[in-house]
Amino acid sequence: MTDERPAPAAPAAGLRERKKRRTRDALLRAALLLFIAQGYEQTTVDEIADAVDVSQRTFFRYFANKEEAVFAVQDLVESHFVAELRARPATEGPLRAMRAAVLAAWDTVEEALSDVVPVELYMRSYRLIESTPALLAVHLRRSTELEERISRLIAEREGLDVDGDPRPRVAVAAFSGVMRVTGRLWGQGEDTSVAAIRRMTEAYLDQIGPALAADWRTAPPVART
Amino acid sequence: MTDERPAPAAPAAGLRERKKRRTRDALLRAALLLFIAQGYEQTTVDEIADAVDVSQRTFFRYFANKEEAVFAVQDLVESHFVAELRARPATEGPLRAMRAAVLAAWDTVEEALSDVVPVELYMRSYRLIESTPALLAVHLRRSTELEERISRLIAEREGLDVDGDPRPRVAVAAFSGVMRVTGRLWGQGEDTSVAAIRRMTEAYLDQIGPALAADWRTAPPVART
DNA sequence: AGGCTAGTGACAGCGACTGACACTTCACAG
DNA sequence: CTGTGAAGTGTCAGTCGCTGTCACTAGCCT
Repeated sequence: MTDERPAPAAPAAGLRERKKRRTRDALLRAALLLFIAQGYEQTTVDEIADAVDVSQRTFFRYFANKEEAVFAVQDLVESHFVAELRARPATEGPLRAMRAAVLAAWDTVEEALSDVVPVELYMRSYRLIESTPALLAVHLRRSTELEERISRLIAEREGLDVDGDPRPRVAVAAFSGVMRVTGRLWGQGEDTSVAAIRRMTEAYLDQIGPALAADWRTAPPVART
Repeated sequence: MTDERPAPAAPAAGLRERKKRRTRDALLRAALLLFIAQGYEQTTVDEIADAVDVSQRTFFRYFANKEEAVFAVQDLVESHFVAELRARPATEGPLRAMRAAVLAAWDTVEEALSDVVPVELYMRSYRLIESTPALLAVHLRRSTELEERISRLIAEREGLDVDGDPRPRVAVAAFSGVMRVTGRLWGQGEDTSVAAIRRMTEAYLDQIGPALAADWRTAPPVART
């Protein structure tokens, strides 16, 4: 989806190219900062364009809509996760591989998007998404697209056909469901650090087994928050 | 969330009330029919209002936005599911109860919304949701709200605290994830019947266990679609 | 140097939504 | 019954996201 980018740190191309990239980056940063400062809905596209000193029309030439500006960074992080998942050894089972990939991804987000925006800004925009209904809705839809991508990847790892065997999609669905809960709770919590979300992710993933047991009364609960 | 409705089949109140209900129902039906006939985005609020012979402003007095018209029926179905879940005996474990509730809900949707719209219309609108990105996004957000509601219900059944024990949310998340996949695949499939989605639901839910096993190579795959 | 074209600004227009206000019509007390 | 208040509606004007069009400027390439 974003794989045709020349290179993460593109070596200077023509002057035109560089100029384009600069306006795009400027728009992106301005948008995120404004959204975070005054809220997504409270920020008009005109404001963003004015902040960068371009016309509104130009904003829409770079981003199909207001949302797209928000999810540009999210895109990077997701690709980063997929890359980590691809890197997992084939010996790991599906759940194990996904779990390892998310955790590894959190450990290395910083470098993954250092060129574009500081992690701090990403974490803030992630919280913005979680707390803005319109953005959350889009985020969830995009997540299902990511899920499909992951399902195919998992199926491939296991040498299966996604359409012939329900297990890849089911496993990914269950996994993603848990990730969702994690994201939501992190968004509501106090600790906005990467460490916090990593910790919560780990804790919740570990509960999949116990949670699906037929009877909870025999298994031990685990404190958290 | 929709629990303060006077009664499913409200006995005639004042004339004003009845008139109100009639315009609302008319708007709802007109909206759904138009959406299905020509697509959600291709239908303007003006068209809907004109079809019922009221002003655009009036439409927005009944529905906060265009989307809301689509999800009014969905609301009924979801409440229906929750009711079925409430009715499950406390002896059933969480997963077992949720599974039984969905299936029972599908078996009785027809009566559940017969007063408002024919099931056929609901199934069509559900497909519309699945195939319209903007609607799907909202649907998913609403689903997470439903999930939270269910999580609390499950926690209550088991005598647990949702915030103290992750298992209710994790179990519901996994369950819902699978339901999502089912809905999506049904939406893409040929068979648009209630029976079809019920059948798929059952089949996919049965795959949760096998899908979460560490190693899939030992377990048997199951053909489908 | 000079033509080509990508990137932009200015402008006009549509559709979703909102606020304000005036008007009609039901509800209900007297 | 009737007068009065409030509920429900229409009209109008305005904001904002987003799109099409067109003319213009400035890198690009020969």
